[in-house]
Amino acid sequence: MARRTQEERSTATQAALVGAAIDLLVRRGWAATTAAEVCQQAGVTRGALMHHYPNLGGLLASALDQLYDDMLAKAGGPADTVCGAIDTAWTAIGDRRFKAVMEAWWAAGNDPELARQIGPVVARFAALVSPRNSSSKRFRDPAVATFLLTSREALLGLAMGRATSGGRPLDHEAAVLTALREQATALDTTYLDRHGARA
Amino acid sequence: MARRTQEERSTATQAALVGAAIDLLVRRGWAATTAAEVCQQAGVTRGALMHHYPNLGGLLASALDQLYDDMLAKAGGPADTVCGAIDTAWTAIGDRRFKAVMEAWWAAGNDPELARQIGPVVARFAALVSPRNSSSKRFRDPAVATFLLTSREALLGLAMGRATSGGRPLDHEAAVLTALREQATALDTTYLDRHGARA
DNA sequence: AAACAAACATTCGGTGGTGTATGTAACTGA
DNA sequence: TCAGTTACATACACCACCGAATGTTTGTTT
Repeated sequence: MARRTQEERSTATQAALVGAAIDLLVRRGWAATTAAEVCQQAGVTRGALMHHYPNLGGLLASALDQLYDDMLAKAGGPADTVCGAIDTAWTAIGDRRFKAVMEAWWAAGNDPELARQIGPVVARFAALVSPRNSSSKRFRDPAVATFLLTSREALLGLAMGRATSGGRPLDHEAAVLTALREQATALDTTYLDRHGARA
Repeated sequence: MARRTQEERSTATQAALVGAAIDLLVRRGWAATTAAEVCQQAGVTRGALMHHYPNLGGLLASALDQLYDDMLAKAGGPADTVCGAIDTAWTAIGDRRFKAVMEAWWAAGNDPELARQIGPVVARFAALVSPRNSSSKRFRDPAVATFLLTSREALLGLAMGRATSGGRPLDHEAAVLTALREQATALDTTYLDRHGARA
């Protein structure tokens, strides 16, 4: 790469910084995600970071933002079945990179100032994971809505279990997931039985 | 208190330190629970801390240990119904001081050295919250066991929601809890229907 | 009451973190 | 080609935290 344009250089280092930040958040947690560590892993100096971002928090906010976009794209459109909603939520929550979100989430919960900086992107993740973003009629059924909320909490619990176990899934993770999906399919079926005529 | 015995002095400051540590973990999180902060809140100097404990980690481990004992006492014996197991778990997980445990849990997950120091007490909490500590026959039913594991994750999710919202319960917390208890009672009932003859 | 031990308090050096200059190399437009 | 801008790198000042060492008060023992 004898001669690169300025924009190429910029985007390259920014991508390196963002990637290193997410990776560090996932592997070593919030506290270990220091400016020096991120830059070392990205192969740049701290000067580069401060050039592209106002401060470390700015980089992290941007990194989480990009992660959000990526996950939103992978999640696809809003699901129209209960089971689909579970799968969609788990697509995001079960992703190993979701730990970065939880780290930020947790840190922001303890630091109001930080909450102001990364609060918006964290809120977007909360919405992504929430079952609200669906317009399907069957989600208005109170039983369905409550089940989805409960499931969401369970999925978050599983993700937390992974995070506190070095990223390895808990032993019962698969069992819990299949149980949730079974319940979800049951709800989908009974809904069709009751309202199928309309469709 | 003109003249206190040495033991009285010791236990008093240790209690003050332990109380301040838990309170800080709950209110401000792991990172903010620094030796200086704990001592200031406890009304002693850092010298006192270092006198009674090998280091800050030692104090925190001891504090979590005492918290565990207290919660174990409050939890009572192992429950013998599914609904009782839910209630027992929520007695611990729903306690606002449980955030201190989660802070430690989370921090230890990111720091192997810390995990060695506070790993044992964290493991004890994991056991307290797990449905394993019951000898009731009905808990061997696979469906019941899976339900309990799923519920545990959901309860942890709720606790995490609280922690990341400044301690305030989520809007749907009550709905989730009643839903879980309803399911639990249903399981208890069907179990009695099937095996009631034996009792 | 004197000698000792325990319970603190104070001070110190070192480390690791951040953001801020300030210097240098790479690109770009005229 | 050269003047100007952008993209970095280096060096610096500063602050928070920890653990160790040392000093001081308070209780205990004989």
